[in-house]
Amino acid sequence: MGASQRSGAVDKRRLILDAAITVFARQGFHHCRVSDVADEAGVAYGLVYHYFDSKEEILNELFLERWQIMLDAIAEIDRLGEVPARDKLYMVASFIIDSYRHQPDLMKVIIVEVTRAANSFGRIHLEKIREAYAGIAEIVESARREGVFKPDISAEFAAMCFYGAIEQLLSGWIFDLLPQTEEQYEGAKGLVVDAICGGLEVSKSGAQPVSG
Amino acid sequence: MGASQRSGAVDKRRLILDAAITVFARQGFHHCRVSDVADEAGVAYGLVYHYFDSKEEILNELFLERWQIMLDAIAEIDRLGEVPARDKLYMVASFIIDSYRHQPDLMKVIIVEVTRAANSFGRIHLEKIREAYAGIAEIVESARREGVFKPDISAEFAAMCFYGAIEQLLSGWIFDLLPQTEEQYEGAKGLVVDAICGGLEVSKSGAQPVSG
DNA sequence: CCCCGCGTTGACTGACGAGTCAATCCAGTG
DNA sequence: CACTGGATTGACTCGTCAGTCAACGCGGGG
Repeated sequence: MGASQRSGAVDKRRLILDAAITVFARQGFHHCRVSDVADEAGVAYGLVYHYFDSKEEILNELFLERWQIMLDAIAEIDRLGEVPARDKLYMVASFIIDSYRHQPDLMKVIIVEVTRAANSFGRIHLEKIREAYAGIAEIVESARREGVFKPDISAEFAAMCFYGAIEQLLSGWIFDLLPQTEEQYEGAKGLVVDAICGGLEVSKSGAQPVSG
Repeated sequence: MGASQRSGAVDKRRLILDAAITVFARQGFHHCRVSDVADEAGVAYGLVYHYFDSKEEILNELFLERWQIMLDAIAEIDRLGEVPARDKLYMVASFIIDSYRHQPDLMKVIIVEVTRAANSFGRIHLEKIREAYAGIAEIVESARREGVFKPDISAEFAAMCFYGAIEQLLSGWIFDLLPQTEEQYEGAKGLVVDAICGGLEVSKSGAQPVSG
């Protein structure tokens, strides 16, 4: 794939994937037909099966493609030295929120059809999803070691709360429960981190001693 | 419905609803047949359509039934005077977590198939879901007025973070990403509240003046 | 010029499953 | 006992798609 198409020709595979994003986001994975995707892509029905084995494989591809980018981003943020945990978490929040801002349909599909679909489909990707939590937990964990974050809240637990809060925000936007403006997006980044870190950081009055 | 069955006879409608919980939780709403529900209930296929208009109506009923109980619980907690916001939020967290503890399958169905299913189905219930956020926001808002919670984080925003964190926990249990023991459930109640409130309450050192 | 083979087409099939319905059961009623 | 009407049954219908496949287009290579 990739360079296999004739010069000048559009990458039909990509075209189909993009069409799928639109259609899945609009109608939902279960409530759309493969022909809807083909139509949206302006491509014959059969061609979809030339590039993909099944309808699910398309969703699969969309998820893995995007999720990997996020995992890489988190890993890179993890790797930064010197930077305070709060700032790292801000970067993670920014990345996710910006992902939604730039590709709302894709993020909607990933969240609604994969991340939150415990049955059948989501199961396959649990490992990938777990990786994301682990990456975030990593950030929290090092902050705990440094005594910046409370020791009695486990890193995994904190990571779930943090990610959960962000995903809930995205859901709020997806469901039109929250206003969607550039300011909202920008503001949300700081607010989630404030809300969560304020609860994770040891209180400003009496700093906890670094044990060991 | 209710008292319409013959004396001594089981309430088949209830039987079907309970069977649906089991089947929807196990196979997912989209990946099960109505006959699966009928079989699980030990009832003829057609009887399902005697009590319900469609497969979706069953899910509908399950959601509304349970969600209303939660809304009532939140409303009642709202109404409590004297009690600090932190304690009220603890009560909300307790209620939701206990709901999962006692009826994991039902909560799984509600979360996976309704709450998080933005397309088609969930849309119908947005208003109900929004009510829950509003109830929680109410608690946060009064705490803000009293100067206990930071004024720069809006109540709606805080409510979403709080609810999001809890739902993520349930997801963690549903997906088997988090250990499920009585201690975990109990501990989680305090930890979510700690994590979130710590970030919402003004810092212990210099209390913020009540403006206005 | 003719073939090879990938890319492309879209009509078709086959399965599946939601919802229907005519028939049966049975408790109560007069 | 005859009759009524809700509860119950499960075989059947009928639309809907996911996935198949035979054929066609066309660029390139010999």
